[in-house]
Amino acid sequence: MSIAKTYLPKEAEEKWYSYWLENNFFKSVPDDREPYTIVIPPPNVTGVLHMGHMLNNTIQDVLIRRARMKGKNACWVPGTDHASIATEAKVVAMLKERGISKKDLTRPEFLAYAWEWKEKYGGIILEQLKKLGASCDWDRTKFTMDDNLSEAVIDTFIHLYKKGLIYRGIRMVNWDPQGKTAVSDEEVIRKEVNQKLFYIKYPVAGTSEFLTIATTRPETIMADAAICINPNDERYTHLHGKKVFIPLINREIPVILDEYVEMDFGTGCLKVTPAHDLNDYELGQKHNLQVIDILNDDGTLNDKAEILIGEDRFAARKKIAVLLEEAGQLEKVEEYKSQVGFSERTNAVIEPKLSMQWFCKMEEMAKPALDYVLNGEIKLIPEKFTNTYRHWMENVKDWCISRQLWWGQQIPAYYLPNGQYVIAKTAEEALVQAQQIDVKLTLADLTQEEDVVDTWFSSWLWPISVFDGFKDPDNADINYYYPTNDLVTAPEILFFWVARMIMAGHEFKGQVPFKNVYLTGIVRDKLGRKMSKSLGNSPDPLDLITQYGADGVRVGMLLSSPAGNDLMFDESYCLQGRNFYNKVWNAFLLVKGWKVDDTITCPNHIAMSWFESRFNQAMVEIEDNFSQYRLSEALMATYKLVWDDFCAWYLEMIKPSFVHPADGDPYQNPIDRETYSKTIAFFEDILKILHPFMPFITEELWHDELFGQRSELDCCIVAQLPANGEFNAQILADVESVKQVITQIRNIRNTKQISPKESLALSVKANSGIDYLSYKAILTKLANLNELSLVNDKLSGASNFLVLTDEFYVPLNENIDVAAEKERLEKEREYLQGFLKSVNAKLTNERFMANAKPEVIESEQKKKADADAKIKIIEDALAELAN
RNA sequence: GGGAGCUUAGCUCAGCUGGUUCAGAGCAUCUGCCUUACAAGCAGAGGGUCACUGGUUCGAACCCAGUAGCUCCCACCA
Repeated sequence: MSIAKTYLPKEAEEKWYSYWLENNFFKSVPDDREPYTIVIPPPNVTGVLHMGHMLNNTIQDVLIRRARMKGKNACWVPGTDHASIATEAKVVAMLKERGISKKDLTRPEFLAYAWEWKEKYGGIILEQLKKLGASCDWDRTKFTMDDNLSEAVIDTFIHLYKKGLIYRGIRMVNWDPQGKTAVSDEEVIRKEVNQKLFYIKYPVAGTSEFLTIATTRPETIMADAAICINPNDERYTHLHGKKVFIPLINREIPVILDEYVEMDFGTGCLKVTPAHDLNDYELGQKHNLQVIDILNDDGTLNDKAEILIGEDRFAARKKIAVLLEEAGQLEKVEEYKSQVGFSERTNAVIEPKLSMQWFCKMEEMAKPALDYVLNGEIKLIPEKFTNTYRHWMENVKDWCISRQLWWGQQIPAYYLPNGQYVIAKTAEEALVQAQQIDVKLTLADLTQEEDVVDTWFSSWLWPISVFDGFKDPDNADINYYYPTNDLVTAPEILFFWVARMIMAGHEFKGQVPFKNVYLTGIVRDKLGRKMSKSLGNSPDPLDLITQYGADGVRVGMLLSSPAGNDLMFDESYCLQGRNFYNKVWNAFLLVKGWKVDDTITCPNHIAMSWFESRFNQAMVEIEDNFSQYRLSEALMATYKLVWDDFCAWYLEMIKPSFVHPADGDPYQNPIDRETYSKTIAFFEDILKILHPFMPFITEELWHDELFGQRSELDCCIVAQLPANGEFNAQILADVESVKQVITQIRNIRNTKQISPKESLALSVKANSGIDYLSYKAILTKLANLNELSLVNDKLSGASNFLVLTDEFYVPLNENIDVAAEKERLEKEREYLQGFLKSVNAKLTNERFMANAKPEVIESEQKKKADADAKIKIIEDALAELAN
């Protein structure tokens, strides 16, 4: 290994990742151990790695690696999602570039291109995950359109259909004119948009009067079926039973009455357009109105519109405003803010459209899925999402599962010439059913439904289907790994995906799919904006890895991500991560440079037993943080243990000193065998607890000869985390005081400008019972003392300070500045007296004494005693100064 | 319109059942240091009316009520 002052991650990352792969350390097969399973939220095949994936997968990898090191059989199943709409759009775009139009292709031809595209680009994101160090069992990589997974989709469709949970019907759906498909309610993102409210005048038949309506969508007037007014609206009583003409096309429509209309919105008149608005549709049903659909699938106007045929709806909107203006039928235009739905996948404005679709009933399935969360069988982390979840599950609507696309699982419905249909897994099976209706039918008479199912109708099966739990419901994998343990995903897809997986788990396995759901925050930039490609505010994760190393980026992601909160990502966290692994690297260099001398007896027992206690104490804290999924805090506790306790204190305590002979070169003293071995053992434990966060550097160091000869398979990734050990509270407390003493002396050096090289004498009047002499080695070394003595009386003329109730005196060559010293002491006395006053107030308060817990009273009494003692010491010092 | 959550140091956040190390951490800042592991570093220091106003209590960052600001989710007002 090359020894450099700065650790270079690049060289190690490729090397160790290949090494792990070659030795199958990520691989998992069922055995006697306890399983720990995570299924990856499958990224879209169209995706490239973004910061959200970085966060998500760093968390999953930390959990997986830690479980592996706790002796569990850790299995992280990777894979990708076929993402019908997004992928089909990409493929269509690719074909367009090649001069091919989807319309000119048959379904199989198109699918051949789509698979070609998938094979070429679909694995990119998984390759990127490897750069992060993701320890997935790649042999298990699944794709939501793999044969078995697709088959599961078809089987479950049939199962639900037979149960009466899937039906077909004409409904108002969310139409994505760009994807040319229906989408589910959850796939519609509502955003507030500045719009215009057009006031349009409809001539009233048989009069010269006009009736004015307000609308944001004037291009839909050609689809109007009526004008609706509130029957209680006295302004319009005279119009009851009248008819009006639609401007520009002069089609006559009735004026109808319904209390649905708000009298105080707009003009109090509502245009009713049943084909293009959900409410209008319902109103139309109620009043038996005609449904006139004027939009093509791509959002352009069709011939039913009579005018502006072929124009896109937004172009038509502008033009129609001009036409109305010219016709004198546009009364006014107002600025108006309203909610507009956008397609989650294509970002196109959603048009409500009446169409024939397949739906999945949700209510029955939602009930048990809600119970799992409410009764704690599934824990949402953070807990606050439970409320959101409940709200959604209690108000869930039927799920539109058909998509007018080719890329996906084709719905297993087969239509007979008469329009009836049968549901069957294959055409042959369908024919058998069809022949019960009409014996003369042949295969040629059947046509399969063109539509595919919603992508989420396949991914909701993911935790089961990745283990082949449908085709082979009793196989070893599904029995061993299911239910999985933790699911780590973004809160944005709580309903899309998490809720539905829970439903599917119950419906198809009678069990929860996972026990804990860790909902990560959304990655935002420093200004709090969501990171997105369109804003251009997202750094390229791979660039970050190049710059800071995968370990640095992993640490950076976690440091900026307290559980469940959105995180304001800032590159400086990655810098902190990089600095951290560099610190570890340098600690390693220090230890590696030591020479051992077997003849020296160990002077470091106190330091070693202190660090051991400190380490064990930290282990408890880290475990506690992990158990609450506070990864960021677990990391911080580890960070402080390593940087502060191990590097800044422990290594400094035991580090052999340098000798500067009068003649000759300086040299470093050797270290004794016992300290050396123990320190290496500590270091090895530190590598273990760091490994889940920083897998590359820890693996790199693990194999250095400093830690002895290792066999090929003895590596950090599968090392077992140190068992919990005892810690000695007394020594931990004592060392805290010793550290304070050292800090105080350094402080004196700082303020008096005494060089760290100049050694000092320290006298202690120990009142607290701490045996400072037993810490002599540490004190002498870290405070650079030439003498440590216990005294019974205060030392006059020396610089002094208090730690607990112990008095410390450092004789200096200079004279004490009496005035300054007096001021310092008086200030401290004043503070202590104030403190004492508040303590006394409690202790003399009868109700406090009567109500407070005994241990609280006891602690207050101790505070009082300490403060009393300190004040007495200070007063003595002041009295002496006065002399 | 309904629901949830947040507001603590310059920044990002901890702070559990009210009292024990209740005012904390990391980063940033300031002051000294190139002290033979590390300047990607070392030593030391400063920094907060716990959003605001009331209430409950012997005692409130913590419980209650109200106010202000921010965020998210859900919802068909044209």
